[in-house]
Amino acid sequence: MKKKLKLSSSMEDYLAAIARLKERHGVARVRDMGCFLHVKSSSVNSALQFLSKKGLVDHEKYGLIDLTPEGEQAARIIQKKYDVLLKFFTKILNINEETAMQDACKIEHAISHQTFSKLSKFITYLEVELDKGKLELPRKKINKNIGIINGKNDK
Amino acid sequence: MKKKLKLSSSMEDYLAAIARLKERHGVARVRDMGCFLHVKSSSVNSALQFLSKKGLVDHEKYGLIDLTPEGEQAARIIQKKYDVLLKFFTKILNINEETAMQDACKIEHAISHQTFSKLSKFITYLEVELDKGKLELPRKKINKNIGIINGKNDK
DNA sequence: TGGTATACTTAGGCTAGTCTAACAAATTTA
DNA sequence: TAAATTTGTTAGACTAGCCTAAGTATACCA
Repeated sequence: MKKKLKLSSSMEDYLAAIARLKERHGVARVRDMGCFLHVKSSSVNSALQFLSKKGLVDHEKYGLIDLTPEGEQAARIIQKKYDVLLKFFTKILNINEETAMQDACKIEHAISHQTFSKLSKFITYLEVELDKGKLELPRKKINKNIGIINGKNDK
Repeated sequence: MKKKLKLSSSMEDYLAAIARLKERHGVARVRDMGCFLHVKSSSVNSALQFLSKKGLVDHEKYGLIDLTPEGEQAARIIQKKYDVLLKFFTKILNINEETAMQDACKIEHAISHQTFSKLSKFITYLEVELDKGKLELPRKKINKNIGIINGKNDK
């Protein structure tokens, strides 16, 4: 039977950062993690110590930083939540990239598996309906066009 | 010009608790707030001290607990976020009440005003489409019925 | 109206997560 | 290859938000 380890938002962030950095640059380094998460290297260090103790990260003094299989699985879940939330915010709700990223970043830690799973399915469903033309998301373009036609958008 | 005070999740919770308790019982008391939020009275006390200092709560030693106009406004925003999220989760995503409440409780602190506002409009839009019959949310009833027909749901 | 129960407050401790400052190792470069 | 620079580590301080324990005020009722 697998033991369910409950991680804090911060620790989830550290895990996800390792995954993202490895994805992007092949390796994760203390300094880059700090940049990525906007914390100092010393904070990264204590997080790594904690996560190593929990068996989620492989890290020896001055050595490489890597995820264990368990850490990888945990990171994948968080990343998936982030990705789906980002898509929902940008593609469905039409939120701007920056705000969408900020919100996804926070909500990924707060959303339960159940709600996440249902949200994913809901997005898929919406996409199908949109494709079939049965649904059209409300967007503000009409006003804008009127503005252009009327010359209201001139500087 | 109004100064934007950024509150922690916990402090938002305390504010919202006062609003809810006043709504339900006419008054908010230290003990009831503790029950409501699952913390001890001493924790409620320090929160009240903090919120009083910030001008969001009216509270004197052994006296009544009330929201100032600013506190009331802040509480209203949080409650609104909670209500809308709960509706989205239960009515649209078909999440069970308990999970929906837990998620709404956490996400109300994480969602930005912009995203919240767009989500609200999106829900309203969906409700209109549902009313018009242009949209039907996917639900699992067929499987359940088959189960009953086949006698699979028997104890 | 005095004693008991309940509610509120204060003091002080603990943990997680951050920081700064100082030090150590590794890497780069002249 | 030695010095300089960069990167990583450690120690220790600080804050928020919780707790327990003990003290203080209020409310109830016999």
